[in-house]
Amino acid sequence: MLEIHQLRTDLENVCKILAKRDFSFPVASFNSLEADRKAIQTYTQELQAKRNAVSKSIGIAKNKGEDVTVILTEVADLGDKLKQAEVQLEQVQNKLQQILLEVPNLPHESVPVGSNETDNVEIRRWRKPRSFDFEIKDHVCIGEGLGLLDFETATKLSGARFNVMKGELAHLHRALTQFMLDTHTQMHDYTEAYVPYLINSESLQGTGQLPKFEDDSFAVYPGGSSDSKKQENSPHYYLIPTAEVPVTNMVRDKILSAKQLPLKFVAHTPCFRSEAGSYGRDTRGLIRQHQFDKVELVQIVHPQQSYEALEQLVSHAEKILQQLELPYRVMTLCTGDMGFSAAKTYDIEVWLPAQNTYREISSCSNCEAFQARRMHARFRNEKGSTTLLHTLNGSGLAVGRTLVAILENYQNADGSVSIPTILQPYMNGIKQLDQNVK
RNA sequence: GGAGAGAUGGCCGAGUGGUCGAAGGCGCUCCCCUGCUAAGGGAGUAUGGGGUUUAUAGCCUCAUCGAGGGUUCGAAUCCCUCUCUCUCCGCCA
Repeated sequence: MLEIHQLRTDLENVCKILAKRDFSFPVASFNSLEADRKAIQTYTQELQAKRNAVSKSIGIAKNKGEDVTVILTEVADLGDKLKQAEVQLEQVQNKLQQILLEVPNLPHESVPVGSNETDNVEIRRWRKPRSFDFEIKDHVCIGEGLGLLDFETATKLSGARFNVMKGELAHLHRALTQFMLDTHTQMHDYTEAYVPYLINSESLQGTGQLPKFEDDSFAVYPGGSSDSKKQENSPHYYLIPTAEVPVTNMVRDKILSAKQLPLKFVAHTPCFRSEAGSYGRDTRGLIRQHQFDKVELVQIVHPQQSYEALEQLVSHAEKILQQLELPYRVMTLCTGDMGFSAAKTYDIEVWLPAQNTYREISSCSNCEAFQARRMHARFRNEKGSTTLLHTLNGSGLAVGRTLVAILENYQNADGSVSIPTILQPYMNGIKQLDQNVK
């Protein structure tokens, strides 16, 4: 959420910046609502002040044993007028809030301007992709060839965009998670967090997934009620689309002390996304699933440190790929490709030989005060006054996609897959997946 | 799911219709006093919004005692609904 004060005083400039990300701010309706709001709010508060004063004087008069009937008739219609004004004020403020909640964050000045992913800017590469002297397979062929990856069964159990992993592939998936958590807690000083997978709508609103992106999420109703009317009114949960939501919302409605900062959390969770808008994309394989695991990094920092923290956060995610010896590149997302809440985002893209391209495996964003403002997440600054925090998040990494990268980059001519050295201790010393492992 | 109890400022805790945004204590901040063993005295110490303003200074003002609604000139206090916490029972990993 943007600061309403900034919209009141600097609207033209804000609109210009928002236009960079193809968002057109509803200037006319905002201005007219603001004018209404100001008039109604001033009027309402005048009435409230009058009511308070009169009520006080009644109290005093009664204490003295004086007659108050005259004063009472004087304020007979005050209550009705006030109630009416308060209702109007609430309506206007709700409408304003509705507008504000759907406005994306302002991109940082260092973000390249562009309209889609082709305008993203590469800033570095690590390792050259390996060259193969045999016909390479994609991760689906490899996994199914080994008998360890089973989409057919998953479809029977749930439907499209789910998977079943078995044996040492499932083990490798678990090993990856373990390795990532260990790296971030031991090398990068993150505190491990275990968090709910079902969350309420306030949490989703806090990080910016609601109200605008409800279609991308899965809602869960207690008791599995099929009565749609009951569903709408009953309290319900959402499956988390990313651990960013529960972890970041831990500081919702809190005032931290400056010496608590920075907070650094790492959490491993499954993530659930309906991806309503992306049917037809990546229909094959593990790349785009309704359920996938992710190790997420979240930092809650002092506003002056957030860009420094972003660089560190990216390097923490990169460290995983470096240790796994997987080639990748780091991209700065352009204004048109950034997520709703982000002021600046780096994507890390891993090399996938079968696709002959780099694919996103981590997205690291500085949301500045955008989420903190929605969440009322603050800290007490040096002067003792409350200030909004800055929040950052990044994948470190998406586990399923990392698995894909390993299968494809570490594949051998005979259909087996070597296990990256760093993971072997997590795999009971197994050095490769082949026809003999189960 | 059943029965009961509760929710007040950073914490503890008073307050059952009227100068209550809220006594008292603890903690914290600043000042004073005292050169001697965790002493004493004083002051301050919630958050958010609006108006005014160059100003996130000052001044004026509104709201908030779990949340929402109601009664009333006036609600922390009365009524209703909900949420959460605790205790006991049931069920359960």
